[in-house]
Amino acid sequence: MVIKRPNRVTISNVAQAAGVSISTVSNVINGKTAAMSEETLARIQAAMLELNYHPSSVARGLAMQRTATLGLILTEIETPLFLQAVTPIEREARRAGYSLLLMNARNEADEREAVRLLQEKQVDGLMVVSTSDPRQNDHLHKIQAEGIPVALINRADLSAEFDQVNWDNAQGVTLVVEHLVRLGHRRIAILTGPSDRRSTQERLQGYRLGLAQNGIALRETLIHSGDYTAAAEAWRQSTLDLLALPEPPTAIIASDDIVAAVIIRAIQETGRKVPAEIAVVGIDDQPFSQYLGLSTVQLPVAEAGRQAIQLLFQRITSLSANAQHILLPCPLIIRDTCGAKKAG
Amino acid sequence: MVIKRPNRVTISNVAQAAGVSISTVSNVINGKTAAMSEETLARIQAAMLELNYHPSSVARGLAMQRTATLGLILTEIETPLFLQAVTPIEREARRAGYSLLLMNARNEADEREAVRLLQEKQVDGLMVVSTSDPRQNDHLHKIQAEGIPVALINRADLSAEFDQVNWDNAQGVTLVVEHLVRLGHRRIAILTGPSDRRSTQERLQGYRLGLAQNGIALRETLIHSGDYTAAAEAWRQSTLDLLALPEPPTAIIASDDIVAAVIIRAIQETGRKVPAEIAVVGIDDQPFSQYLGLSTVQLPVAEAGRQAIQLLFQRITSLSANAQHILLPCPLIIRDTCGAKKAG
DNA sequence: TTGAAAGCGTTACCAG
DNA sequence: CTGGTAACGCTTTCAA
Repeated sequence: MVIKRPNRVTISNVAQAAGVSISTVSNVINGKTAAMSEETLARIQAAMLELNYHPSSVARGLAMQRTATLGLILTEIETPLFLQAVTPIEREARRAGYSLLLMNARNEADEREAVRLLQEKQVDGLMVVSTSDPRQNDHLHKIQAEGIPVALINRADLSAEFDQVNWDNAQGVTLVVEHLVRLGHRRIAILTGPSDRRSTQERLQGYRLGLAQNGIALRETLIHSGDYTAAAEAWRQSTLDLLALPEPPTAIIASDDIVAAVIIRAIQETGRKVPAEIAVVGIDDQPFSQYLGLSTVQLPVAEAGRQAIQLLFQRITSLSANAQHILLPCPLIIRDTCGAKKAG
Repeated sequence: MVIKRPNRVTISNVAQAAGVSISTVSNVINGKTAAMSEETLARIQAAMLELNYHPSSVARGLAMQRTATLGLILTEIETPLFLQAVTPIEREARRAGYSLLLMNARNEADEREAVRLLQEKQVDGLMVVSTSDPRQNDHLHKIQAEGIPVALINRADLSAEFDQVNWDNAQGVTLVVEHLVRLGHRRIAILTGPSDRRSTQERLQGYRLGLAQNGIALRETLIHSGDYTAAAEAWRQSTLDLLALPEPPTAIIASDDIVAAVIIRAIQETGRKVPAEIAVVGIDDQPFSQYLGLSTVQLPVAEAGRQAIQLLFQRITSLSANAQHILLPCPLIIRDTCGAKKAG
């Protein structure tokens, strides 16, 4: 189990072994094999195999000033939701011959450091997947100004500087409200996340719009705003409070699927049935949701990742193109807990 | 929104601007600033700032033959469970000054290619987080033999070649059985994954051991083996079948937490109560499980990641050390669905 | 078609 | 303490 650190086999070793020049080997590596005698090609390939040669991306990167590496910064890597973007991004990157340097950015300082590191690593491009916490963007402007294009996912930067893909939180909630109204609900409650989050504001906006479009007056008592990260107990209590209202809601929209699960438990705890007596709709469409039969708003995170990396590729090949903004719709996934299946 | 590709600011530009030699600037970059006049140091730092200089990791990597980059290969990146390893790995890597190159390996061919790419990128070390599908390891042996140490997480390679961290699936299930027996259960069913998976075999082994230790005869009718990836319908049906038995189980162990959620729904569907009439225990401890009050076996994935990267660091600094195998215990997380809280 | 040599941006060694 | 300079492994003109 001793690991030696053998001397690296280099292109010149191969050249020597094959009795050709370095440039010729280089051409083989880069597939410029069109105008080459079959025999030399074979000889070189044999030598590479024989010596177990692996070209060095590092040396190549230095020579070409291009690393074939992309940076991916995630804020809150632990949120399974945002990880959904990683799969398609990794796939597309690899397909296009790029590798992915992954960095987590728990906070602003972290993010700045990540950007600096990625710049030193000379990535060819950078993607940032954000939670909807407000953050500064000056470091992103700077790295882009220095030649490394940046694509944003879910950061909703208002400037036109960056390629970016977002999803339409407001529209998603409006969809839910409309669906619930169509099912006959008039008293629709909503539990939202921290009010300084963009996503919270957008969702409330969508909620209001949905009600307004259906001529339903807004009742402040039906809006509970709280902290996502609060213990489940807070959500449970919010639910019980809502149920104790003189005119309790007949439907509840949760700030995410986990909250929805907690709400459902709390409802069942009081002996009420979901969805027969109260409908519940989540937001997220997490992997477990389909197994719980949870109706929910799907956030197209994977699709956003896919489109973002495409934007980035375009930008890498054409640095001076205009930045594009893509806004993805959020589909409503109808399962059991909204009651549509029975009602239908 | 035009991005220029400016000429790179190099160490020699800085040297020139500061009126010193390249080596001196290099020393500053590398913190070898002890024996240097305050004034030159200040001048150099000013120049770096002024020119907005960023050292090139690529050039440094070439010169030092060390990239400060680690490879991380995930099999099935989409499984939230295994992603739990990424957070601590990324944190520890960054703390130690390393970056992380992430690759997904959907299958063997993919994995081989990933290893090859990482070798070309000249990573200083490599971690592989596996599902428990059986896989070949020859490519891992090879890259390690060429000087890039490899640490395995959940691959349970039997050879002594690799540093590796695993968790004890068998022990986890034995723990569950013992706990259930202590609560008075004698007819304990188990739903397992595909029988060719190592984890399935280990869990069944733990199940048998748990029963044996308590003098309970094994009933084949209480063991349902199936495909994880099957539709929820299959699990639901398995559950209903179990309940329809002349002597139905009073407790069910699920192959993972999502399956447990489905089982619980199926049970409730028949009008039975969990855990009052039937106890259910999952395996995984997924993020949502605590919100469902699901009792479950925790798989210490994050801890495994943490320990694996430490092993890798040790090995990087001392290539010829003996490979270490770490086997982590799986704690039983007692929440609501096993009935312990009421019974207690 | 193939070969020689000049970079690419750093580090590290060896003189002064 | 600082400065020259030879690597590091590859790409890319430019000649032959």
